[in-house]
Amino acid sequence: MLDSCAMDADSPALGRLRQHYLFAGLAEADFRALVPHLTVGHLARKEVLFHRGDPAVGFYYVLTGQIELGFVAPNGEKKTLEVFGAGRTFAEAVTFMRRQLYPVTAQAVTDAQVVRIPNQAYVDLLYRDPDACMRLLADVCQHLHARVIEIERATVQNARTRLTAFILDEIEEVEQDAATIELALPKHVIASKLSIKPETLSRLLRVMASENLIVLNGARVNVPSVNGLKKSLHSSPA
Amino acid sequence: MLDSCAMDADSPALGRLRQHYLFAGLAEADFRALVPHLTVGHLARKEVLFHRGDPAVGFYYVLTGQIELGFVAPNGEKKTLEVFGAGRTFAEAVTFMRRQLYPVTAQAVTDAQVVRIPNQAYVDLLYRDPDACMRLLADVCQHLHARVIEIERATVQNARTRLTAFILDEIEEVEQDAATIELALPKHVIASKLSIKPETLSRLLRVMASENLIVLNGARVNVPSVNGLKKSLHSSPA
DNA sequence: ACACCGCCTTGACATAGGTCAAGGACAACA
DNA sequence: TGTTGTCCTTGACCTATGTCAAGGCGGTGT
Repeated sequence: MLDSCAMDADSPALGRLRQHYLFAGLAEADFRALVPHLTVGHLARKEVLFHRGDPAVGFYYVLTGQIELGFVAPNGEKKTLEVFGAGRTFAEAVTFMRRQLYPVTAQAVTDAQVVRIPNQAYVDLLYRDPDACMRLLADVCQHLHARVIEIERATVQNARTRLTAFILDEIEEVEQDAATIELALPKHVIASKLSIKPETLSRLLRVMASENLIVLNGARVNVPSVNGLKKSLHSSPA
Repeated sequence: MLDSCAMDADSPALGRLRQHYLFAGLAEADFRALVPHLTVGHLARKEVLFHRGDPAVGFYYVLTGQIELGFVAPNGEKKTLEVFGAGRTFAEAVTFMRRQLYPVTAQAVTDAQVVRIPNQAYVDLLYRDPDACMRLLADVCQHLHARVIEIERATVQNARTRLTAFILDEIEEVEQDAATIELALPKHVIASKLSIKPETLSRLLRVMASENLIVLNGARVNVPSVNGLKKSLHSSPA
């Protein structure tokens, strides 16, 4: 985030931020009061926004690009927790953690633009607006739920089941039981999200293709039968 | 929870609940208003308090005993997420999840008594008390952080590192670099928390004992050198 | 005192997934 | 058009951890 500058009060970005559920419900006056505190940052691909352990100055809204949250093991191995695209916020929960340190590292997967919302400004606002408080609670609890599901996947499911679940999650529209998804992320990032090695991902995809559960076509994956794919979860349950 | 009854307004259990950080800050009137909604439940060992997928009626405070939160894989395998002992609350986040369904199963590890706090009663209260809202946010974010750490452990650390981290976490007081911990849970539950099989836990403990990092004595584990144990994390980092 | 029953341990063996190493397919760029 | 770098794939092999099976040990009820 080499350059980071205050936001124009009439920036179109502001309108987009306003539509996010954490801001949409705010009174106009409250939102306006927040604006002068916001800053926009530009990140080059692979640039780190913050490291795990950095003091948490605020949370972020993604305007463009993708930001990856994850951590690195002492041995240098990297694990991606989640990737946030345009229109999503991240790190909002850190505001309320005892030690105000980011627990994960945020790195740009692609060139990206983010808006930073300083913690204090938002907390002030929450004190005035119980509804905003409730929405944030819902938001954080949603994240918590997502993490619980991830733990379940990482611990009681095998790699193939996780991959199948991932593909099913990615499906947006189904037409006559068929669907096509576009992998919006490099495969090694997907592998990391699934806690497997790229080699394993590659092999699993090939196996599933050989079973006609999916059709591979570069970054495009075709699922000829969504129900068939779902059923394949039961045949190899572990 | 075969019998579950309203709480006596002068029950000593009430005083203990009042000291929990989610209740300690409440105005006396607010707390009193809550009391008639509370119920106490008695659970026999292994009894299930709620199943994953049950509608979430409320959250719980543990008076006595231990309650385990976890899930079962389709193949019957069980994974323990966390165990809550006396004085802790659990499932408070479910209140704010979109679908109000418990995402995990709660089961008594030992005979136990719990207080149920109905969702609606508590939410009403939050609307009146922004500070209570903040405390709940802090609480939920703490859980979120704990889950992130657990994901890290489950994915980038190996079984031995997880066990070492667990032992270090359990240490309460250190005297001249030595400590003794009491395993408050059956070993198979510890194994499940660490996402390993009981056999593996048993073997790892034996190996660590043979390296003089720990001394085993039934449910008591002695750590002759806490720093030595910490250092052992670096020598086998993966 | 005995038999039973969880729970834990131990050994022999199996395997999912990781590691290492060698290309291959593109895209960016000169 | 060649060069380079990034990502992906594939094969051969390895290992941490799981699985299966057989006791052992301590508590409880009769």
